[in-house]
Amino acid sequence: MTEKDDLPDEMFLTDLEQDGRQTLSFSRSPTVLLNFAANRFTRNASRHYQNAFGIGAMDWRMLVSLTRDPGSSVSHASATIGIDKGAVSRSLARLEKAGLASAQCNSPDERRKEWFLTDAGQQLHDDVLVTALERQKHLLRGFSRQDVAELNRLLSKLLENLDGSEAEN
Amino acid sequence: MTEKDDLPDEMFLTDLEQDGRQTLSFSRSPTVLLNFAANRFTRNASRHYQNAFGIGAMDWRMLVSLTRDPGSSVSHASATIGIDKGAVSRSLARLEKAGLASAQCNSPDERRKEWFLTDAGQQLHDDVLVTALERQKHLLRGFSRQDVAELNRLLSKLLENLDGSEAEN
DNA sequence: TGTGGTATGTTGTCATGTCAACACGTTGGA
DNA sequence: TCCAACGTGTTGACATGACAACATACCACA
Repeated sequence: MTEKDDLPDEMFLTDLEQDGRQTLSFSRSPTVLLNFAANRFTRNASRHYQNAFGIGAMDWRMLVSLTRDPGSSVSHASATIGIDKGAVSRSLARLEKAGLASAQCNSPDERRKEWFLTDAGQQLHDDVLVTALERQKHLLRGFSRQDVAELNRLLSKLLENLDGSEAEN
Repeated sequence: MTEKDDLPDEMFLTDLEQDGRQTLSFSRSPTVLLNFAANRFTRNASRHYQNAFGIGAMDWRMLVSLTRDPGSSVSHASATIGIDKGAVSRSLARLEKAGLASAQCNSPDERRKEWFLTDAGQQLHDDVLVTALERQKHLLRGFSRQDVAELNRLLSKLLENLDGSEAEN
């Protein structure tokens, strides 16, 4: 256990006025703020994408993933983007059904499929990218470049700790 | 629209090696990192709380809310903690069923209920708080106090922008 | 006194992405 | 050659918390 693992409880607590007890401060607990911000943004974005493009945030992320790594398998995409393979599998099924992705079996391992975007999938990717960038910039109104870089650094550190949790459990 | 609303697209994009096209960089997009971190933490925590205490993360947040604001209505709790009133209503129903919260109708407005934790609810709150603090500190391994304060500041800013979105849409 | 608008709370529906179980193919060692 | 362990992909179950619709109570104004 690292020596820094000793942030004081006090910084996350708020005092109750009447009886000296304490409880969690939502405004000073990153986990609560994180959850609220993420949920509110993604569900909002997902609904918008569904209405405008017919796919949700999860499928949008798969479009991005296959744009970067054409020919990915479920396992590879799952490992690369850090999303559970069950969810990846389901998303690819939806994209295939919608004519946005297709699978090839080129491997000696007949279990393995390689996934590629169709032309329609690539076009949709380009269309959604414009909106996704706008929405993200809108979310980041009032942020400087340093703020964004710092936010990315802190969130990446959290993700490392979440991955590391598995190793320590 | 503020002048700062002009972070360049480039900072969120990554180039594709083969054909000069671009797509979203997951590692440089706060919205993606945010979502991954939040989901991974909360679902993990929720599952742990369910196993250890019989309530999920949502109900845990309601225990905190009623500890701070005994006598809250659904509407008030919803406004205070920023969670949709439907979810609040359902959570309170679960807590009531589990004997952890109870409602009183003290208002001239007979629609309105005031919610309080029972003794069992307060005890459970105290029990979960210990674990919640441990889990949050574990998540924040390697973070300095300044890091935590900065993360809270940036996440709060995001939440403000999300609230502001509604006003601007 | 009646009515339209608002408020309170409940319930339905939904996407996300986790964990788990399962079926089946692959691999390496006995 | 056989088999245990592992890998790949699929499917089930689930909690979260959003948006929406609804039922009913309340309020202010004509």
